[in-house]
Amino acid sequence: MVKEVCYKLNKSSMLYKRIMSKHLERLGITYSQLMVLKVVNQEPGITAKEILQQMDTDKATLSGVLARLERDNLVYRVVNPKDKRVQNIYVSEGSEHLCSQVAVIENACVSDMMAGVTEEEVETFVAILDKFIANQIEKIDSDF
Amino acid sequence: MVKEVCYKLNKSSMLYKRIMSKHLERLGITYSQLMVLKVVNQEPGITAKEILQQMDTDKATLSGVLARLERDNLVYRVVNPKDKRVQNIYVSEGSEHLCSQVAVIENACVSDMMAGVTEEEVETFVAILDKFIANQIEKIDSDF
DNA sequence: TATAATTGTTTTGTATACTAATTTTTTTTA
DNA sequence: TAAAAAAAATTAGTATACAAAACAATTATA
Repeated sequence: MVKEVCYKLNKSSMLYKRIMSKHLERLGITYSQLMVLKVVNQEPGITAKEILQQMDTDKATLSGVLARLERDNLVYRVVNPKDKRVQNIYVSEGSEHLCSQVAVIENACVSDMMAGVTEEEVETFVAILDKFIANQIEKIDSDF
Repeated sequence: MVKEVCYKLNKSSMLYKRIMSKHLERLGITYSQLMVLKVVNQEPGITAKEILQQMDTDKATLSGVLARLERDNLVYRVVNPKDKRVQNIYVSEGSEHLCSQVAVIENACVSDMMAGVTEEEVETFVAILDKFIANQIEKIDSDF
């Protein structure tokens, strides 16, 4: 039974992405793109490197997501005059609105998922999940 | 705080895949391929459709995973004479051994992840996670 | 200061995910 | 039984995920 924890973590995570993706479809944005957009919206002028520090993804992956966000006019990039290797990223006109729309959807998804589970149980759950994550990060940092 | 549950589920799930992938690298197999291989090993002669029923993935994705498993000589497929649309899938000579090797790695990963968490806490955790998953599946079945 | 090392980012290549469209067979049905 | 519908898989197209290589600009060092 215990060995199924990881399988179930994967499953729930996958289902969440599926549900959110379905809702986001009509907004013309993907889940990954949204995650990045939110970070940029929070911190205008942020660089790709800074986004990587906040979001645990790969730089190659982020590069692609940013390219598609720019292609779809959701963000724009400006080469930093002080350091031409760097680009400062900003959300485009109108995409701030998208973020607030999505916040509503996200809250609904989370509530649906937690139906029949008490606030206290969720707290317990998160506390254990935090331990799992801490252990996993420790493992990754040590082994590799 | 509560709204971060999904983010954390994603994170832990992602870290698990990363850790397992790192270990599986030297065995020359990916996490997804392994999941499929285990099912085939459990039930020789299984069809793609039956694998889909056991594993919550997409048929197009599975098709690709099976193609790569066959390319790497980990499984082989035989057209079913009774119904030529169907292929029966079997693990190749030697890949049963791979499955048992991996079981050891999986157990180690799970134990590492659960360090400092009691068996009882894990039970509680899984119970809540099961509720989340049930709610999510209900949502998917109703909305789409 | 010319060269080496470093840094921020993109590109390349492989492997999922997932939707939609095809293909090949089999089963229905008119 | 011929045409339509259904079923099992594969293919095509787009978007991640991630390692490794390539690029361009900046900084360090001999």
